Amino acid sequence: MPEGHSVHRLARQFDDVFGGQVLCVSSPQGRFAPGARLIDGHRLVSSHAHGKQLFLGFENELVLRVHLGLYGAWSFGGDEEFSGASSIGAPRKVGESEQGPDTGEGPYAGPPEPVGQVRARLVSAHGWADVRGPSACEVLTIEQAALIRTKLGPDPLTAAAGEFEQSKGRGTPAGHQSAARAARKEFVSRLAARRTPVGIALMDQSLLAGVGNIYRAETLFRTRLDPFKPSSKISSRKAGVLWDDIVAIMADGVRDGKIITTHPEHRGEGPVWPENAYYTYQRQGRTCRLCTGQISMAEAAGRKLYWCPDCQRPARD
DNA sequence: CTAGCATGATCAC
DNA sequence: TGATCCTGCTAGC
Repeated sequence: MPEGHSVHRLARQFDDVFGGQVLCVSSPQGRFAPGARLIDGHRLVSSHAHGKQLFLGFENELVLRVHLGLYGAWSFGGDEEFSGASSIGAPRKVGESEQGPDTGEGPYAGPPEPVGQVRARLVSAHGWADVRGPSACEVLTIEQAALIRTKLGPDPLTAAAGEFEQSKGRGTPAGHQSAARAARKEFVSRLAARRTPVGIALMDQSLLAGVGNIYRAETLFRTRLDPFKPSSKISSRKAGVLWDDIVAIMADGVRDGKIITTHPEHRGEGPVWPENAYYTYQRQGRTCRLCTGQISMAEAAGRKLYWCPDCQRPARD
């Protein structure tokens, strides 16, 4: 599934293309038909990402919550009013990123016939959005949506989202800075309270929201942390460094629309994307970009974990 | 053609 | 820990 950076781009995309507009909402597949009826014909008034979840607020005080899970993806299309990336979701092959816009042939004549299992379709005067394969797609009250968000940890992209809010004339710089500081502090404090390995902790959305398998592997390498080190044994200084690194690489992800974590001086021959994008993710058995050792891979809590045993030594910190 | 896999998460035992 | 949700691409018959 897309990690947090993709969902933040999605939130921005919805705001840009559908914000303030009345939407026709349907469920071509049928499974979302009851929910679609609740918001069909209502105006989209807010679009927000928290971790990997997207919250679309409608004028009738209902909220559409979408979590793409492992397979979900959104696709967009429409007339020239539609700009930017038009397919955001689960990659189908290694290194896949967002697809170009579907502008169709000739004048825009409405959305195409649904392809595959389209759970929900949103349509405005200028374009459409389809979501397929989400693990969650439901309509909630504002209170229900807020309750779900209280169960999520701080989102490293809160600060980056703040820049976006400012560009839209909302919020204040000081407010965002203090919110970003609070998020950092909360992460450091929550991490110290856990005995689970840091490599497991980073995947827990109640600790911090938005990090997935790629960002986990990459930030642990960049900060030279042993994935198996108990979270509570990491110093608060180091935990802060870890948070700052996550913020940096995820903000880059929002900017670029893909995950690139390598520094230029550590890249080999060939294009940056995708073969030079990562330090450890899916590089098991290959030579580390920084030392002469090999990248390792192990299954941990049902997910594949990648790391360099030499660069991320247990005794390093 | 089919089995296997994927940047998730929840539920049951 | 393992099954399950659920979609589509890919490697391998």
